[in-house]
Amino acid sequence: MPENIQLTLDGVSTSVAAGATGFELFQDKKVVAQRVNGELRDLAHKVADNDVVEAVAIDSADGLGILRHSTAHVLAQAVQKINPDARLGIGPPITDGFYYDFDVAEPFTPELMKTLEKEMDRIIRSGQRFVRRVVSDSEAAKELALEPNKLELISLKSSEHLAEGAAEVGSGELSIYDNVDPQSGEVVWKDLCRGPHLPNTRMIGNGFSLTRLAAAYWRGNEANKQLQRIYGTAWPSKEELKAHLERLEEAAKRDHRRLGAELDLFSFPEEIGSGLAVFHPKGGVIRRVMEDYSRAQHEAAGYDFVYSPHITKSNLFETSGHLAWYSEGMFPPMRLDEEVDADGVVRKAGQDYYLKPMNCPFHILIYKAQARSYRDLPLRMFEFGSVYRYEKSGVVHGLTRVRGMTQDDAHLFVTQEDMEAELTSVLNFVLNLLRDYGLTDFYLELSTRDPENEKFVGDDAIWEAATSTLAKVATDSGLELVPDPGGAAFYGPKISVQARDAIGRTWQMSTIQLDFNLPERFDIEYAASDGTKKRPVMIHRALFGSIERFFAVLTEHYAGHFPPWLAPVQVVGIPVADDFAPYLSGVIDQLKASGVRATIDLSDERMQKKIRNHTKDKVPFQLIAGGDDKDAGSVSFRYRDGSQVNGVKIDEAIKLILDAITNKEQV
RNA sequence: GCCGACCUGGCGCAAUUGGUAGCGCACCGCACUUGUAAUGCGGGGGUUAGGGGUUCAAGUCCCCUGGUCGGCCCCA
Repeated sequence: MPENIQLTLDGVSTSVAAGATGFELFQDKKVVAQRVNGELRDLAHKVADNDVVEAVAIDSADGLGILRHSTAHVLAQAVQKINPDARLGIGPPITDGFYYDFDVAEPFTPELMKTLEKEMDRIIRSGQRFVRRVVSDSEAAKELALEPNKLELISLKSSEHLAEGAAEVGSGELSIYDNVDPQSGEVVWKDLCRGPHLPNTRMIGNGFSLTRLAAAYWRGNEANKQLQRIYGTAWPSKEELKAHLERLEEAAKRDHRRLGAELDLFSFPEEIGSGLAVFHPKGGVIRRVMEDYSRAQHEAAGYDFVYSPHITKSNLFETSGHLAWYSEGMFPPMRLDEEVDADGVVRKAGQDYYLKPMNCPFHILIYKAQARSYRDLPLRMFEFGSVYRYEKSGVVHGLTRVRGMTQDDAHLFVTQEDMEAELTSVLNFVLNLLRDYGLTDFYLELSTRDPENEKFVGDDAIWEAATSTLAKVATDSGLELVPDPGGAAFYGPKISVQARDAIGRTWQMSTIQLDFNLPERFDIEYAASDGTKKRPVMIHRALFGSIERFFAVLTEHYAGHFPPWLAPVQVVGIPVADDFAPYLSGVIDQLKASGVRATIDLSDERMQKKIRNHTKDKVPFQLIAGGDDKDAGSVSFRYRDGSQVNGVKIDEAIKLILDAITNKEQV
């Protein structure tokens, strides 16, 4: 046996003693694991000749995952210490943290969280070692006889269907991690786990916190029992934990539900019902400006404006297939015109009317209103269409998940030959419009069909053509393209535009979706140049998704600091004293005459208080004028961030404001 | 829909072991007239989400309904 082996260690060829582990290879305390030939391993793992080994630091993406995974184990140990009857579910790391699921008789209480944190802290301080041990299926089954969920995972190990639980059993050999007390050498706890883990619990330190309690279905299936889930977060240091909590606070400040109330933009009166919003005057201004601009752009891009009612007889949604496929997402029908005699016998059958969950069938009927020729195509129908969806009570969420919403919905009818050109122009149209609203950081997702799955309708040739066209269009855009294989709807492939907001969160915005199903179901066609009848391709396209949702995204993106062109109040005048009100009113009147949403604050508050009020209202331009400005024929600007530009000549000030509005600048 | 928490004047919050509701902001009035984030004084406003129950007594305890929040499932 050779005394030394050759390694590639962090890219450098090195010779080390045979049987060396990561503990010998890495002196840096930040290294908590190693990547050996591409696989994450514990530091205790022995490297072999010719291995390629890299350090995994605790503050790397992999290192943070390991830290959080180990913290989840400590949580589970703490839970079982306090409640030995708690049975384990799964406990993986997630973005910024981890969770662990438990099967317990009584749900956890918020008070218990503090107790658990204390117990976790005790475990962490005791410096238990995480020791990996490979076991056979039968050994594991024997050792974990008291953990039925783990046994289920073991039995599923070889199955194709194991989505969740991969962190526990992985795909290869099974392993159990023993938590070993360093004083006594005793195994104090153990868990089925693929690993890797930190060398010991002490490395978790004090940068962890339990964050929330929730229920979760076992293996993510609604038909299964519900487990109690505890979420937590873990960071290499207390400071990083604090920074993380501050980021959450920043996100909470941007929450559109909070800003909607603070800025008096919209509300959800309980009297109306869950998920049904009303827009107040200030929110109404923003929404109207958003819509008006969208209309103007659509008009310039060759869209026709159409309108359709909110309700329809059931046969329309029978033809479209919505009632067969999505009826549980629709409001129940209204039965009209039914006549029943005294004995309850129906004398005259009624009609079921439904609130519409989608606009497309209506637009198809408009298409069908006349015989179409290839000369009519592409036909682009656009509507701000109000739709109603019966969202489950637990999922409604501010303006992002509602039961009544308005889609900026368009349906494009094109020949197959024109499909590529149309898709290219519609993608560019969508991206440019989103940029005008201030979102600039995008990536695309291409959802394609799973050839194995038979749910997809339409023949192979058109799927192939459409998918390659979408892929080409997406690639040509130069944006990052994320494939989503199997993610297509049954009726066609789609591109969705994902936008990153000011604090890096991504939102699914626009979708461009091909549909091979509805043209078939409604039997729409056009006369081709050779006189034959052909089926047009149909493209669904929503840009905002829904106006309500887009409104929410913009509110959070701007943190309520809407750029002047969208701001409900663009300019407020603040005279230093009443004597200067007439002078400043003259300026405000000029702005109003130019179409600017400007007011003057003539209340008898002190000017400092007025500045405070309008800063809190996030008015982009505060114009202040006193004796100095009056004498000089100028005004002074104060902006939302507290900065000021004093003594700006009136003409210049007006031009500056108008330019900012026209150019959609942020100030 | 499921699990848990919660719902007090427009908004944010208080109310000892159950003993018939307070504060700040906002609002209204009066005074003050001030150069870049809160002038002072006074006033009005709540059958504690709605309904039912326990109790001598319920904002506090129990049940039902509605709504909100955090998750799960879902999101055409």
